[in-house]
Amino acid sequence: MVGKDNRVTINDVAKMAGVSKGTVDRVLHDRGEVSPKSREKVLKVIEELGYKPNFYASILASQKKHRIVCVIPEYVSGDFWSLTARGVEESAETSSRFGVTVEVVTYDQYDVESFRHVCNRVLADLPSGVVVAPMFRVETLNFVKKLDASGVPYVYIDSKLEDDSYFAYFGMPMFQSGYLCADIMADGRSLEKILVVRIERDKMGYSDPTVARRTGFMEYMAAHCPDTQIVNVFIDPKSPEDIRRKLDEAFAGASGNIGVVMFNSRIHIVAEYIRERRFQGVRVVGFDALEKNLDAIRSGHVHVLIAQHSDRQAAAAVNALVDNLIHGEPVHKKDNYTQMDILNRFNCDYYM
Amino acid sequence: MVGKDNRVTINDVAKMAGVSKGTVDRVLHDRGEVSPKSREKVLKVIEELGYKPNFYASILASQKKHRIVCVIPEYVSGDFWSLTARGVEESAETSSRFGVTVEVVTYDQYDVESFRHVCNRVLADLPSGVVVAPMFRVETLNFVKKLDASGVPYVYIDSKLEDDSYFAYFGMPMFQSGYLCADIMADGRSLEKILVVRIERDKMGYSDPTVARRTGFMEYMAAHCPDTQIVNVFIDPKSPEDIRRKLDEAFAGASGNIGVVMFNSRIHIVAEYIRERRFQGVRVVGFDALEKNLDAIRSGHVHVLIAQHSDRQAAAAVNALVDNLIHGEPVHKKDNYTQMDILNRFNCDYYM
DNA sequence: TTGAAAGCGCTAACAC
DNA sequence: GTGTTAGCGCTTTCAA
Repeated sequence: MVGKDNRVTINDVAKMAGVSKGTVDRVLHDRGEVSPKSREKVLKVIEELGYKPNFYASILASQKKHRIVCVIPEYVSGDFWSLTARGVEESAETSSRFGVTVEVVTYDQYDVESFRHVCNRVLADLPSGVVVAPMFRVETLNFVKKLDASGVPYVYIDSKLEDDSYFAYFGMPMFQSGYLCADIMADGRSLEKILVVRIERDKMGYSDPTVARRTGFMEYMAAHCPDTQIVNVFIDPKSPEDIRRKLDEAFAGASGNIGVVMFNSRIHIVAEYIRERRFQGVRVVGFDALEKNLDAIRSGHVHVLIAQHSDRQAAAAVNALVDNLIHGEPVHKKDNYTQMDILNRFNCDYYM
Repeated sequence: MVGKDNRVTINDVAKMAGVSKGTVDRVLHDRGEVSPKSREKVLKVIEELGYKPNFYASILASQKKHRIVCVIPEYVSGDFWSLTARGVEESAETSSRFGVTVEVVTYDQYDVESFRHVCNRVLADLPSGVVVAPMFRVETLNFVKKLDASGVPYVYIDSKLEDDSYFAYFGMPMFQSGYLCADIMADGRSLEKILVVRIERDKMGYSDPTVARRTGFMEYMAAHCPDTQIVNVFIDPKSPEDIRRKLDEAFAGASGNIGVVMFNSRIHIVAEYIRERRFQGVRVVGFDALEKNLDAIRSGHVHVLIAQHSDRQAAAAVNALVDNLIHGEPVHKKDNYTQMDILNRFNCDYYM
């Protein structure tokens, strides 16, 4: 059960190089104050011996503390952002072992002012790193510019903006996901029309993070199904009557094959409507593996979901920062596109 | 950048309980030799203070070493088992930091004797834990029985057997994957016949880990497409001529829609044949995201792959053992079914 | 510019 | 039974 240790330690290096641990440590961390010859000797010995610092001894000794803050929209249990929050919690657990605390701060995604407020709070007490889910383009750019100026690394999750000082991005390839969605919706089916159900508020010009997705969808349709009619239906997700009325209206004229799609995570709203109206043969495709959406797959009211592990995304974002803060590791890849998972009733039960 | 530490240490506990660190450590690790009253007091203080041992300090101090061995089939770069091996390597990297070495030993999956040999070697020098991919039913059961008798935990990956002393299992739900595969192959398409391409050697009664998958496939077909003809085609994967001849034969009679499927990871063989023959409109579905298979998706010769992250599976298997060995953590879930990923040309490029 | 030494939180051997 | 103590590999003063 017990093997033997063949790891080389900082002491071995020091001895071999004829210097003290202190000096080795200094060259290891570029703390200057080392004569060129010592430095060189140490470096050579490190190379020769294949010395790898013991990570854990290191954090044990240096009782450095870091704080990472994650700025995401407010959430309630079961909705999209709660998945993200869960991922953050998970990595917070691990990170705390490295002396890194992770803090979640939320804002109202329909209230720019609340976002500004949160940003200011973060800027007032600068953390070591920031994870941000950008919903307001201009304000976010403004925010990250200040972070950048203060040398605080920030990583985007979910969607990213067009600046390029970000440390990393973790999210779905949005355009592609729309393209994929269209294929799943329409391929091999000659649909008469497709209802694109959208949130009323999105009309008001708040930056809509699903816009690229919609673009991908439309491009596919234009290229492959030019005869299918695409109809936008704007609903107020909080008003069942509104939903009923708008959808009734949209369905009214149609006789042939119809598809319904939503580009955010709320396709369960449509599922509920279809269930109520007992419609048959409508093809329903949506995004994200919320519990409600999965239920809709199981009951047959949604056919396919395109999902992503947004919890893992969030965890990966935090971890990337932690690795960088603790170990000075550069990020492996700047843009990390999550895989797009296609879920139907035969595989959805095995999706975490 | 620097926060403050609010972690409670073993010293705090000792002080509060009016005992020494030694005693606290003893109750922490059930090393006996502690009076009931001390134990109780310590336990109470731990509870009150919410003390959590510092994992890394612990490994640093106790220089325990562990060895885990992974028994998997021989592999060459790019094939199925090389993915598994890669996952093992990855977790080996991490585990080495915990004083755990991970060793891969391989056997010829077509030679029982080689498997027996490897098992004996493992048994001769017992490791702390074993990960095994079972290809030979009887011999594996025999092997794990001995491990069990010696108190060595073992975890199955890829497929599992019907004993229940295993510590954990990580793999795809095989039956379900066949069912899913059939749906993807046949749903909404009235196929005249489906060629199930199999490896010649599988006829010889070696235990075939894909049998459950095939069963799932057949059950779906029987239930949903009773009119589709299912034809088994046995090929020698090493002989291009054999493949050509057998498939030519199988395709010869057909006029309508045809599907081709393989239940192991080698659908690229079929893709290559189809490419060569320039067949159009044949529906090809297979398993596993080998580079060759992904290429076949990109070139349009395979339509869908059902994939799993077998590298992550392997890593998870090793990690479960490490957690148990180092931290005494019980396994969270005994049976860990991997998600089944549906890959087509629109999402395959984002699959790691 | 460098070495010595204390100490991070924990383990384990040893003494009482 | 229990306290004491010497490390584990590394960081970080503090002197020299």
